[in-house]
Amino acid sequence: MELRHLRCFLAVAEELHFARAAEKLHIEQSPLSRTIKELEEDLGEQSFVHTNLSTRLSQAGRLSG
Amino acid sequence: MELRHLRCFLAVAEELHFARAAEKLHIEQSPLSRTIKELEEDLGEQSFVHTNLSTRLSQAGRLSG
DNA sequence: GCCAATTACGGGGAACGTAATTATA
DNA sequence: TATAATTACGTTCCCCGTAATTGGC
Repeated sequence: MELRHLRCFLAVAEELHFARAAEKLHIEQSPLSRTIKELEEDLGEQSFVHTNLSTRLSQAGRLSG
Repeated sequence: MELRHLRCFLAVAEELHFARAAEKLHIEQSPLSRTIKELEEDLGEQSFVHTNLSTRLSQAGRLSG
């Protein structure tokens, strides 16, 4: 795991939105998505990232949509 | 600051010897020295790295020599 | 229909290896 | 005198940009 991964995770966790998180990080959505996946794979499939982040993203999407 | 820097710092702090630290890290002495310098510059000249590490290295050298 | 995930391709820079020299304790 | 710092050069690899497509709610 690298600090890079944690920075990306924090951004997504704060924004609950990949596009905004990427903007905040001054990178594009594609590398951000890749980085989050790297972190997930690094921590394992049933990781905090996957369970928390994706579910919260789903909820956010449901609430906003 | 990156985790890379901290890993190098820990190795040198544990070994108190650049050659052994580099071996432990599976890198060469030159990049290790550069990395430590980067960390010092990142934290500032009067940093923990400089004051502690180098003085302890000096002591270790004095004691062993 | 948004939003995220994925894919493919390329470029740029960071980090390292190697070798050799210099400084220093 | 051993050890660390520095320099120079080349190379590899990582990360990102871009663009386009696919998948999922």
